[in-house]
Amino acid sequence: MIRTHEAGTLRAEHAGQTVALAGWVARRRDHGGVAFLDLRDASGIVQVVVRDEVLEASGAHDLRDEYCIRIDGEVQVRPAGNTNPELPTGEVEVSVAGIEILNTSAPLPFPIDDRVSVGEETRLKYRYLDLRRPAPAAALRLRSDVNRVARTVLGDRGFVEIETPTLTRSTPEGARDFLVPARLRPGSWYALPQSPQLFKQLLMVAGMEKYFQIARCYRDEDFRADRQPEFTQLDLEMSFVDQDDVIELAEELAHRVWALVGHETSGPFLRITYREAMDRYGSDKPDLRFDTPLTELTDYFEGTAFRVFQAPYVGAVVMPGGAAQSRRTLDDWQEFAKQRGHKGLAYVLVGEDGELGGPVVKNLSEAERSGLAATVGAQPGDCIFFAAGTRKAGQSLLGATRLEVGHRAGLIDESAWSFLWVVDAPLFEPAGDAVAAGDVAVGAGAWTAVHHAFTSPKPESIDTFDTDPGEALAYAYDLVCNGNEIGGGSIRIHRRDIQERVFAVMGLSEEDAEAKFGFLLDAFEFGAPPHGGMAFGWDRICALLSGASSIREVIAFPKSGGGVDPLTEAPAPITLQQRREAGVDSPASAAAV
RNA sequence: GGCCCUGUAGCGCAGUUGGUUAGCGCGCCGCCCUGUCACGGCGGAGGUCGCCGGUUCAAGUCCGGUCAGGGUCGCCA
Repeated sequence: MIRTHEAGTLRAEHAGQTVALAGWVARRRDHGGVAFLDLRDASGIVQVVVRDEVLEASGAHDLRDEYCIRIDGEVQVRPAGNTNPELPTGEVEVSVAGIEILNTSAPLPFPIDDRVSVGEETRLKYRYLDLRRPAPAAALRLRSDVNRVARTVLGDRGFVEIETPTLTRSTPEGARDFLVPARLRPGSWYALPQSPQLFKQLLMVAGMEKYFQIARCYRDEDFRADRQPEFTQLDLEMSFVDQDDVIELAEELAHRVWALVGHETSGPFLRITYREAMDRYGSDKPDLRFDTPLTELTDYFEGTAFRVFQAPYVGAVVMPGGAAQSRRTLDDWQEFAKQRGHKGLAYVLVGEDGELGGPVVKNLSEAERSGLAATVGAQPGDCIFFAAGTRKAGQSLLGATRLEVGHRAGLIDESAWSFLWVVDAPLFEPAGDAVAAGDVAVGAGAWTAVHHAFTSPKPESIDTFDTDPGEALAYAYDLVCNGNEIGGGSIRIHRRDIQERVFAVMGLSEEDAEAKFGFLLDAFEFGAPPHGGMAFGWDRICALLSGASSIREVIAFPKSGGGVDPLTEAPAPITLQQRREAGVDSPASAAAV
């Protein structure tokens, strides 16, 4: 045994014990005649004191930061006045009898110290050093706790943890696949799964009834702060359930997981429909840590002379205190709107005296002006932002504006947790819809699934979803926390005929459907049970729980924006030999076109 | 793919209107120091100012391009 105790666990009650510790030199304070070392291991830090009688023999003067050492000595209560209340071990120190250097350390690229800020690129290149720091290490430990809690909750309820393939077949729909050449079948490729969706449905057909997996998923898309090419979902599926059953389970999981950070979620979460979410907050994942709803003004401006407001949708959102913004700041809002593909963001300032100001006012009639502040709920000193256009584009701009208002006006309680379900989303949306750009969708082209192709229409839409796809509602539910979609799921289609009708709406021919999803359609022939489930964005949930701004903080070895791992420098070129063996350049078979 | 920001010593940053030898803190190296705890003192080393090109008597600084990182919009069932 190399050590007898863990450094961070020593307390006054250990005084007098002879211990052996192993860890890293976190800091040294060498006074010449006596030297202090902070010895760090995974449990914490304890001060080690090397006194004159062993000082020279022990080699303590030669120690450097992050040398890996083993020491033995006696735990002693520190002399009066020398305790360190900052450390859990601050009552004691270990008086050293001997030091063994287990390994030396080269000078560090950056200090192992939470208080020192280090660029992310450097941190990730030396992630193994970054993770020696308490905060990054704590994030991974928290993630481990979150995993354990989920397994406990699901295990107690009889869920079966099942691994599904990561080498599978490419399916259309959804994101771009990562591809792996199949050496034994030149010209054919595996795809890495975007999610275990199809397999978990097959497991329901298989009668497993309750499945879960902490599943790695792969999508080859451009990255964002909240996105990685490989990411993790807590994936689950149940047979013989309806929407309420899945929601009940999800709330229990959230309750137990958030308890890890000392938060008690309360009661059943709020549920609002997709339509309400869009109308009231301009978002399908509204942040309800603050209210500030949108006001629809389409009727209010019916017959207006102001051409900008002669639109299918006009709406507004109020910024409390926003009338005090400088001209320059108001110009920034125009830029804000333009970046989102809109022409601008009209605004009206409500003066302290109630008089309306701003460039838009002169275009409004007397009647339009007089009732405006009251209609949108604006007080003197507020700013009213307007969007006009299609309902979708206008609400989307106002939703983004609402969020920005929340941040700028300090309306968001950063310590709060707001959970809600968004239900009854549309089943389909027009494919190639120029949605957020503000253009009216033209042409009766194919439809695409909002959630995914295996989501059941709600029972009331079953008969009509293919004759009126735009009105059909999905039997789906998204879990939203603080403006983040942290999970989503649906009741699935379990009948071949309905699945085929959904494919048809999406423009997938019978032959295509058979070729791509024949195995699923076949499975449905054999008494497939009704089933549904959901998947949680595990990285995002862990990031929220640990207070991190990026999911990179809760991933051991994350990739940078270009999809590069700064540590291994993957992806890397392959040799000609590898290339030949892999069959990368083999011609595609005719079937793949 | 579009837009915005950043790139100066190992790390974090400053660098004026374009002008002498590019600075500061931490770290690093050497010496000293018996109660420190982000110990302290003295001394020292360390730079292709991301890269390429241009303007200029003169470029870290201005212009064009490019690369890398971050953010954001598109995209991501």
